[in-house]
This record gives sequence, structure tokens and C-alpha cells, in this order.
Amino acid sequence: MTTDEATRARAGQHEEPQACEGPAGESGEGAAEQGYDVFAQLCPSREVFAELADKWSLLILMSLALCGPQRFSELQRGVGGVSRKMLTQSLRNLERSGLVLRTVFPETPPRVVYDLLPLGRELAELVAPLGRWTEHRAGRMMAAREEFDATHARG
Amino acid sequence: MTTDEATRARAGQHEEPQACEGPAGESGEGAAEQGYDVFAQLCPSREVFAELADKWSLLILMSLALCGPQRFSELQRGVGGVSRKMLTQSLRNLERSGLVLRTVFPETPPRVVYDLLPLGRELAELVAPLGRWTEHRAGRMMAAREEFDATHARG
DNA sequence: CCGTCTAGGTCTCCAATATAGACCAGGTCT
DNA sequence: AGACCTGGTCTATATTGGAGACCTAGACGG
Repeated sequence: MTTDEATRARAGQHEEPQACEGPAGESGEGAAEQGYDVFAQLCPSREVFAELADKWSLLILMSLALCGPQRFSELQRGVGGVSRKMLTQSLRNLERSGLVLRTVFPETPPRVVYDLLPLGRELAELVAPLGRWTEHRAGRMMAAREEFDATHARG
Repeated sequence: MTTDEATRARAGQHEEPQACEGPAGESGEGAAEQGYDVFAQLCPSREVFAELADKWSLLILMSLALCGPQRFSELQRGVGGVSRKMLTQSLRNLERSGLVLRTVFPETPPRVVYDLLPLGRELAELVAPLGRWTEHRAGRMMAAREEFDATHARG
């Protein structure tokens, strides 16, 4: 029976309550007490995750990890294509969450240097492999896309 | 001298030409020949990176890695808060890039199962630690935020 | 003295994107 | 017949992203 299979499948998922069923569905924040869960919509960890998991934040972290402390304009040059607005916004976010330190030198013209804090360095070390992997596998993925597009265009 | 310091800092960056200076600024695609560069705006790897580096794609990969093959609606329940539209779109993307396999069982009601392909499993294994790290450090980051907000609100 | 340059932003406006919610096919169950 | 199911798509609205003007405040040129 179809229903049977669906039930089994769902039951299988239920057996991984922590990560996939989301202890905090809409019932509150039970997750906060015994552990955070990025899969749960209202878990604080999800909020944090959602802000870190975008291309600009990740690229900024990688750039800081690779090249060390950098000024605003160096970062803008290093992270190709980022607008000042998004760079500011992402950096503020990283600063706010304690990942990045912002140091202002009150000169003119102003000089502002961004550097990783220990927490940010931890994350950067997890993110770096992701960047390297993407570069390494980009060719394969581009090929897959071409094939997908070819067979899906009109088939 | 201030200028001196600035010059040294910038020079330091230039010595890492591959990742941070972006061989493909607007000069073409030199990066494509000897290696991809996610920092370069026009590098194919950046395009791929930009599509993978968003919360929904990463959460979907993590869910598939943790819970195994799942149907559309299971994923929607597993990844709290994702809209059908974004789920569809992200899954299509992952499928198109060869990370995920989509299998349709022509029953009624329809059943569609998504599973990781080897390429997707590779990536998922890099992404999983990121999710775990976020959960582990969420408390610290939330605290940092509160302090930041307190000292920045009016100070 | 006036204009210009600089770095690191902010502000404004407009396009692109995300989300919520309605709708659809088409076969099963009541 | 009518309700219900899944895996979407379509539409209307809210949010976000990017381009480019503007700002501060001192150093420099003339």
C-alpha cells in the first residue's frame, strides 16, 4: 500500500528526533535547553546559521583566514563583486556575533581593519575546505549542469 | 608612518595572488585555465559557490546526509520553515549540478524521492561540521550579540 | 582660501528575490 | 459525488540586493 510506505518512511524520520524532526516545531524553544537544532525554524542556532550561511559572509571569512587582517577596501577588492553595502552588512553581522574584530584608527582618511577573533577562526577553518572543494569540483558541476540543461531543455 | 603601514598591509595581500588578488578581476578568465578561484567574480566556481552557499541548500544537504533519501514533503518538514518554492528551487539546483538524484515514482498520489549522489555526499560531509559547529557555538554567539547590541544601542 | 583627494561608510532608489497562499492534476477513499 | 493526497506551479506582496550619490574631516595643490 502506498500509504503504508509513506507511513514507514515518515516513521523512519521520526527516529532521528534531534536533527530532522526539529524538537522545536512550533511548540516553543525546547531545543534551547538540551541542545540547539539548526533544522528547527525557531531555534536560535538557526537564526545564527541563516546569517552566516550566505556567500558574502563565507567569502569574507575565507578571505580573512587566508590573507589575515584586512581593511575594508582590501576586503572589497579581495571578495570580487561584493558591494559596499553588503560588505558592511556582512561585516557588522560577523562583528556582532563575535567572529570578527573591527578596529578603527582615527586618522584621516579613516582606516578600519578587520580581523578574525578565535570564534571566527574556528568557523573559517570549517569554511575553507568548502571553498577549496568548490574550486576543485567546479568543472564537474559545470559539466553536470550542461548535461542537465541539454536533456531538460526539450526532451 | 601611517602610509607606510597601509602599504605594508596591502603588499602582504599581493603576495597571495591566487586567492585574494583575484587573477580574474575584469581581465577575463585566466583563472579558468590553471585553477578556479571562488574569490573571482566571474570564475565559474564562484557561480557554483554562490548557488550552494545559501541556508536552504546547505540545510537540505545536511538533512539528506543525516536522514538518508527523503521525499519532498519529508524534506519540507525536516527543514523547518522552508517554503515549497524555495525547496523546489534549491533541489532543482542541487540536481542540476549533479549533487542530488531525483527519482519519480509514477503512482498516485505522486511520490518523489531525493538522494545524495557521490558528489553531493562529498559536499554534505564538509557542510555537516558547519551545522554542528553552529549548534555548538550558538550560545556564545547569541551572548556576543546581546553585548554588542547593548553597547551599540546608545553608548 | 578654495577645490580636490582619500577611506569608510550611509542614503536613496529601483530591480530582483523570497515568502505566503491559492490553485492544479488525477487517482483513491467514503 | 465530493473530499483528500502529493508534488509541485502561479500570483501577489514583502524583503533584499545592487548602483551610485552623498558625507566627514584632514592633507595637499595652487
